[in-house]
Amino acid sequence: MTRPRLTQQERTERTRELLLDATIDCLVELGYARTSTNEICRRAGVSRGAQQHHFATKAELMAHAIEHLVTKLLARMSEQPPASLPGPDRVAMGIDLLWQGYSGSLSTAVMELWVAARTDPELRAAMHPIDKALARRTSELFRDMLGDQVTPDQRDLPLWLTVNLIRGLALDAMIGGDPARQDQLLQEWKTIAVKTYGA
Amino acid sequence: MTRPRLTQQERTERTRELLLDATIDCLVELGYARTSTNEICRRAGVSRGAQQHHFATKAELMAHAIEHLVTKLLARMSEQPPASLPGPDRVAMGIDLLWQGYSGSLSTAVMELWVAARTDPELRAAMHPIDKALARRTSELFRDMLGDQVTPDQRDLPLWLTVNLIRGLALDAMIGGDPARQDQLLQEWKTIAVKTYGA
DNA sequence: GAAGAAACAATCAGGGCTGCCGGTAAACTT
DNA sequence: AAGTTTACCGGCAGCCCTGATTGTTTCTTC
Repeated sequence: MTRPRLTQQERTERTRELLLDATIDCLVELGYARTSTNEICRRAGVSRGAQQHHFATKAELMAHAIEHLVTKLLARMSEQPPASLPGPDRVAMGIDLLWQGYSGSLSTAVMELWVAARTDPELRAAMHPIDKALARRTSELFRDMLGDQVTPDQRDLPLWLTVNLIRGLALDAMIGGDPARQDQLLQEWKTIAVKTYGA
Repeated sequence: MTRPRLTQQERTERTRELLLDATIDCLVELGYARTSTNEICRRAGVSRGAQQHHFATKAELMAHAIEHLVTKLLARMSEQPPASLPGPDRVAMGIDLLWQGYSGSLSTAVMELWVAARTDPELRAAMHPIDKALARRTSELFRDMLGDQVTPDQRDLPLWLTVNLIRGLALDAMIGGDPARQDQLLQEWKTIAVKTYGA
């Protein structure tokens, strides 16, 4: 027969995961301002006592949610085969990869946290190292993808140009901009980038 | 002798302006989540009763704040002489103009409202027409600046590419990114844009 | 198997925020 | 000049949210 109840460690891990996932859900669906610990517990199917046992304060919960979020985001982006591709298509493919990574619901949650962190010192302190890690991993991912054929300067400039453009487009998508328009702009940028950087 | 009390219309106008300015102040300094009607009244030096008289609900106050904000933003951007400039420098100058318009504290307030509006239907409905107006005015500003030498397609694509990039950079600036880096990226984009679009 | 630790449940108190209401005085109207 | 409308004031009640506390069940360890 199966154990009627999981071991402590499994229970802990499961409950924490449930809470963090529910937190991200709330961020995406309700936004930071309307995300309450109550609602998080409700969605996670966990009592408020349990939540407090694992994450004493709301800020602590958020801080761990950020980490959880970026971990998921990086995992999703690393799924793609980072094989060093040949030809100028590398650039276009890299842009598509970034678009996949830096848009969508996970990125929406990150955006909520960023904006909230601007005026919340505690949250800001928690986010800072994680942001840096995300930036470093993204850069590494591209180094692996493009190979060592290009110098760091030739790589980072287009990379961050693309990331910032995509963040602008993701913002536009968040507030209900026209997806076709976003795509059109991304295509245009791809054309330009290939012409400019696609040696 | 001066009138001991202003006329009703003057009083109304003054109080509403005080409230709307205070609202924007709060958005920039505290963020949407921590902006309370209490704090707005405190900063405006207005009683809560007066605030409620002019804007019955918080959402109504925010909706008017958006309009106030975009009006200010457009005014600031229109200050620049929209003279039709010659040469390829037009493009570079246009990018600078957009950077001035779409970054800074006013843009921060807009960002707060956008993110809040994503999950607040009422706010969203209030913002939508104003966003469209901002987009149209921006486009018109550029038509005046570039003259009719370029077709709408040649104009709008680089325009919105630039705007979205700048929004990404503004977001980066909001959360404490390196200003030098932002400038470097903007310069790079300027170079590319001039080469691509600066006929 | 008994004691202690850990996970979880349920409820409470404190605090802030929003919206509403009755009241006052000045400005407009006729 | 009386009446009406408008701007404004300050307090109150209801709501939700957060953090704390106490009690219960289950696992671990000796």
